[in-house]
Amino acid sequence: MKASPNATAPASFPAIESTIRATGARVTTSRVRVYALLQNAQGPLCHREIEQRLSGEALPAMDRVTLYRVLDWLAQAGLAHKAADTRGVFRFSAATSDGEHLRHMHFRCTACGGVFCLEMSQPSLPELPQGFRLASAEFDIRGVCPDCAGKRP
Amino acid sequence: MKASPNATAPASFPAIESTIRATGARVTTSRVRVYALLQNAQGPLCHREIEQRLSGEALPAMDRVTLYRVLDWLAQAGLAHKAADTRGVFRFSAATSDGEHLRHMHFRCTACGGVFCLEMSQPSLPELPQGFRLASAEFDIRGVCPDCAGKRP
DNA sequence: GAGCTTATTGCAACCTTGTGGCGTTAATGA
DNA sequence: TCATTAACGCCACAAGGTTGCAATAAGCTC
Ligand SMILES: [Mn+2]
Ligand SMILES: [Mn+2]
Ligand SMILES: [Zn+2]
Ligand SMILES: [Zn+2]
Repeated sequence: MKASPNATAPASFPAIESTIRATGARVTTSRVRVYALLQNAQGPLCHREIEQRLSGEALPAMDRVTLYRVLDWLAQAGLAHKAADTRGVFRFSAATSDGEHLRHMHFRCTACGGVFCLEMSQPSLPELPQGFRLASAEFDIRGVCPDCAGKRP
Repeated sequence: MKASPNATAPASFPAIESTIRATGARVTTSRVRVYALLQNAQGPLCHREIEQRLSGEALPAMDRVTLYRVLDWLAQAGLAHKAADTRGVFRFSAATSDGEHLRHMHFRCTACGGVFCLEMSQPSLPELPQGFRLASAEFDIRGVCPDCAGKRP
């Protein structure tokens, strides 16, 4: 067992475009860039991290607000997952077609907010009381990641 | 099985005072009020909810910042749990001496951020990869609570 | 490919949650 | 009761996120 990089294949550019087009919405450069970036990421990224990586791309920087909107659009369209990290900051990850992220566990660092995929499948779902509508279940393990543990042992 | 009120007994005022005193820090009215409030709460509360409940208490309202500091102090002292809800807002709950909250599951509403204790014990902990330091594990079930489901079916 | 329509973008202002600094107050111990 | 200093109140500020609206550029029709 180990902390794994996303098992997702790098996903070609045309593939990304057609995935976006399939939702019925417009294929914009912002959407393509961000979705591609999430596909190639090791784990869920926050707005700031994405902004930084985009700024290293030499393409014209996209607006802060546009990035927020693109991310929320991806989530709402079902192409990305959105979830608050331990520090209360939202992180986004590409939603693989097979829903892989929903089936394994995650380690969430309480120091840096980082999320790490663990190659362990989740326990099965329990039944819920009347009136509750299940959306998803996540077994989150909290603690300090190797990186942060190294800085202040 | 049901969504339960906290199984914690209401905890007398002198008991609360002595618990705080036992930490070595000063017993202030702010700390006593907030800790007592958390003890009697049905589930984890956010800053805003706590502020509202305190304002209904006829005692002089405590400052916004003081409340933040009291809450963080309670968490740091081990008397409360602090965790971000689905909307990225921190919620606090009294840490029972037997660590009850750490052993059962929680339902987290993606609409209002509410947290509900479920009377189901958690699956056992897996082992972690090298370098990761475990702090706690939580099996979080996400979805929409009965209240929010009622508002927009 | 040019022109039309309207979904997206960029920008500015604003909101909410949470922090840091500092003088004042009040809990504790003598 | 008095002295010490941890906590508090108040102010300004930071970070993450949202709203409104005019300007831009996808997608469609021709
Ligand atoms: Mn994952
Ligand atoms: Mn925030
Ligand atoms: Zn970390
Ligand atoms: Zn709800």
